[in-house]
Amino acid sequence: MTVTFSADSLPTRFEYKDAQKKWIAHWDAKGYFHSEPDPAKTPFTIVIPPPNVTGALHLGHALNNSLQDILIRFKRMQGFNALWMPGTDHAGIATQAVVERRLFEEEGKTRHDLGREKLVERIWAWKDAYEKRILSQLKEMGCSCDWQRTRFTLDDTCATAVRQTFYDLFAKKLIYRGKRLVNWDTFLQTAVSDDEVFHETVPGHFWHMNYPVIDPQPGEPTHVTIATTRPETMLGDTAVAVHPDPERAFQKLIASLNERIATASAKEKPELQAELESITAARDSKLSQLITLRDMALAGRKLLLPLLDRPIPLVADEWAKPEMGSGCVKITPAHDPNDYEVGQRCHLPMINILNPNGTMNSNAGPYEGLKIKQAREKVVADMEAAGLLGDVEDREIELAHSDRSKTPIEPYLADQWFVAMDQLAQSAMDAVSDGRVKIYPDRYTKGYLDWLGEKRDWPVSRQLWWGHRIPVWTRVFTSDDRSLDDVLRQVGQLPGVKTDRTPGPAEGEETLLACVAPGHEDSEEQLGSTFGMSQEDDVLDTWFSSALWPHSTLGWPQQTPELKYYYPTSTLITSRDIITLWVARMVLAGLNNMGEIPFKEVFIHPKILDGYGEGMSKSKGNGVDPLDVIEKFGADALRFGIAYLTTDTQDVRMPVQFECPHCESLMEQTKKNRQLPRIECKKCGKPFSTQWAAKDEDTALPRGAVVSERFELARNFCNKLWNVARLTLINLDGYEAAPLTEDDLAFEDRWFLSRLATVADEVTDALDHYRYAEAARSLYDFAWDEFCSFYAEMAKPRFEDPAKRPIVQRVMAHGLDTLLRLLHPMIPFLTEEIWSLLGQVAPVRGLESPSTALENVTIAAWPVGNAAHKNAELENRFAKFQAVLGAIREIRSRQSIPPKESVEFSVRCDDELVRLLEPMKAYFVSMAKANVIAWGPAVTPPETNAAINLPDANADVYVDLKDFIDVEAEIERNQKQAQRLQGQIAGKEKQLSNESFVSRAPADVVQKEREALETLRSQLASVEAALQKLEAGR
RNA sequence: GGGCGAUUAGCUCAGUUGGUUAGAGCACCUGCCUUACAAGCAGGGGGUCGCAGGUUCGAGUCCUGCAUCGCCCACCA
Repeated sequence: MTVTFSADSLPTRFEYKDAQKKWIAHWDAKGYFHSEPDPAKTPFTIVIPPPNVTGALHLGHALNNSLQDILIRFKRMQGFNALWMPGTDHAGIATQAVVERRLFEEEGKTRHDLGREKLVERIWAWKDAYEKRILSQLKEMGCSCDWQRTRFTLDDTCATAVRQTFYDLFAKKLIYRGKRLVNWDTFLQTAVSDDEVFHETVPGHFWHMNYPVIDPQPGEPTHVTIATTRPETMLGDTAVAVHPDPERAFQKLIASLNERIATASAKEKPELQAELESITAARDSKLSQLITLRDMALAGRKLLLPLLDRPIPLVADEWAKPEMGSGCVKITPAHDPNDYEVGQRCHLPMINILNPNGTMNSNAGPYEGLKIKQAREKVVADMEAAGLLGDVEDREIELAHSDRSKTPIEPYLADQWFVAMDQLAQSAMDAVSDGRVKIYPDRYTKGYLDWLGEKRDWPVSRQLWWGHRIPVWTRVFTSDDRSLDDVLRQVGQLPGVKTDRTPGPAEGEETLLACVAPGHEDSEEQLGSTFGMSQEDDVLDTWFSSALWPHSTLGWPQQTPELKYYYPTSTLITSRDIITLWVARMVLAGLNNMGEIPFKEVFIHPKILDGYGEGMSKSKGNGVDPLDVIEKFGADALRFGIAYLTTDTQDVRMPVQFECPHCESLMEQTKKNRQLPRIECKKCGKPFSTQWAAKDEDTALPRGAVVSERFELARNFCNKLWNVARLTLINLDGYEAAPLTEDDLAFEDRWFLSRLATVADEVTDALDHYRYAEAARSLYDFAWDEFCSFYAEMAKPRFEDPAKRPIVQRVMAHGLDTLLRLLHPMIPFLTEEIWSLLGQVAPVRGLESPSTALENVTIAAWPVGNAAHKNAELENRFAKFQAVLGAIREIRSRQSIPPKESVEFSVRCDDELVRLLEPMKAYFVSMAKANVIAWGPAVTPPETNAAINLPDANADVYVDLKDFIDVEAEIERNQKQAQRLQGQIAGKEKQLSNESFVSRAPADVVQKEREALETLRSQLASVEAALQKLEAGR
């Protein structure tokens, strides 16, 4: 069946909406993205960084996933058995917090009103909705994931992996329970990790308070002064510390300052000098008293904690910095991380004064039941009443806040589970140091190694309901209960159970711990009914399940064929902020569970920032929904735009605009308007709603999309491609496939094929090294400037020539075919659409041995540059033709010659260039409306002409002007040109007269400079000749 | 405080091992609705490459310092 395309049968713009829908369905129906283990092929595997089910995807996800899809499509075309494993993350705290917040806003209820089971049910419903949305967003972007394998970090497969991992670590004693100070979120009543804490400067006070000394001896102070920003914590004080050797401490400090001053820059010096003076002054005024206090501490003297009248010791510990404040510091081990350390060192009791909800508990005595803020006020008032309050300074305080609830964090002593990191971290460091895992760009390696190098134990328990519940059953044994050993022995004999013991909640108590492996429900049942044990309430940190993602998604702990075939995966593509949280933990978990790294390469991509250089986030209101971009520009433009911007050094700055839904005009998004629920269009004055719309009056308005003009380049490019395809298709009428030999090909064909081969290899190399922007730029420049502007333009007249038509049809079809393959990973929909159209008129394509193209470009083979086609010398010669053509066009434009009017031109050049230009005669007509009069070494310029000298081609181009339209313009231009040349000549002469340049620079460089100077001189000569003539004629 | 990165045209960004006159897109100016494309075509103007030193015959590129911006980590009674 023969198909013909005409200008009418194809629209002038690519209709991406229909095409996207069509090809998503087609690819799915064909099962192109499904992968099965196949020993005959080499696997290439990517696991998706699972997006949180907290909400919809934004532009950052679009970037992350576009890059993954470009890579996986590229590898699929290269013949790898490509698997892209999709899925989502349950994102413990984040998701529970979103659902809880809504529950409170919409129904005024807290999670405690609902209970664990009901709340978790609600979160599952939320997850189902957003997972669906996220997966459909990915599909609309064209992501070629193996959807049949979609996983969720909380599904049964992942749950089994989590439990098995926990069980193994428990058995190896790499997981343990202990009391630790945690960052307590009193609003969500949960511990949050350091990573989920942010610091904010808030105005506060610095209270000085006096603690009386019990029975002061002569020569001893009656009070010790301490200072604090959190006075209420004094209720939990169990000591006051003073430095064990204040004299030496001062000495050291002063010595180091002096050292710094000696090497400091002039700017830093005054600052350091001032510091030195203040420290010296502090030493002089405080030292003797500090020594007295130190002696008191060593003598075991005590202070009386005011308000509670509790005797507390004065202790000597280096944490007390003699130069700070009074030199003494109150110690509250249960509510401050540093004090906790002091408490450990000095064996101090730890007094917890807080309830989980942030109110004071019974340890706070008369303050029990008060909220922190109330307790603070009352403590200050009572201290003042007791005459023990000193100065109160205003002070900016860096206060820790929970990232989730935005409320202040309280350090809080709680039972937590930890993963011992020593061995695990070391294994993950080794994997990167010895190159088994490579991180691109390399500069991120240092951060990874530094972080792991600290080997801090990983707190993995969370006081939440949404997550993997810790698979440990516990029972507390009091000190007079002698049955522990017996129970421990019996429990340890249950199948799939490992036991451990740990100090109990109270002094003398002990807790029996029993960890159950997955699939041993009978044992779980027995632990409860027979042994009176109950399961831990806490769930695991979300990253615990994420850490297993590369192997849990492949079925581990079962030894599935998938696991054997696809693991380790090939590349992980992710963002830099989770290198430690996620990447490092995947490496150590993979090594622990599989004995093998999870991936060979990690590519860290840039972040998308808004026009102010700030990261995009929903809370700031500067986020962009990829679907808005897809709607306005098309998925291909989104993807190509992203690739074009993904350089390895720079983040992507992307100013965003609101698009008015009424008049489609764009309004810059500003820090002011990005938080508003409704905005009035500046152009048409009509209001529209934003993502913040909540009130009915706002939500009723049409929504204004948030987009960025930065996708226009890509959208325009796609349209350009569509149109050059349209040109090709329209002219393929009567196409017949046949082998082409070298002799069939014209100069321009060979030039084009040379460029095509070169670009194919450039793109392959760029993609292989994650240089997305470079690949995109190569393709953009080649497609637009060479394929469209030259090869396609030159094909036009040849299509009209029956002798040349079959040849150019074949080369053009082949060129388009290759270009589509190269572009496909970045621009899947448009290339697929054109591919299918091309297949209708030219199903059999290729140069030496044409063959029938596959049905879809998705499964087509990736092009390899044909080395025989590459010819740099030929490309150079073609550039000379381009230069001559360009000169004529420039003169035409300069002289405002109407485009419809023909001109005549001649070229002064050597015979070689004549041989080159002769066959190109017709192109000067079709591409510049210019007819050649003469070319060669002996050409005499036309009487009235405009001229351009082309140094690279060693030629002068003269356009014959019957009448000058603008003599003055021509003179002016020549004068300017002469001036520029004179400047350059002067520069070169100076350089060449520089003895040290001539003698020291490499000979070829000097020679090149000499030649350049000669060229410039001859260029100047011809410009001056032209000028003379022009001026004579005026 | 420690580390990493950035600073090139009005805007957003390229710029290879140091080597002629530093590029692109958008915006701007001139002329064109030329049968693939006005989301286009042909042409043009616009940059002392953040500042100051240094290495070199030669620096946007290498080194040092400074400034500004961003990110990460640590600390802050």
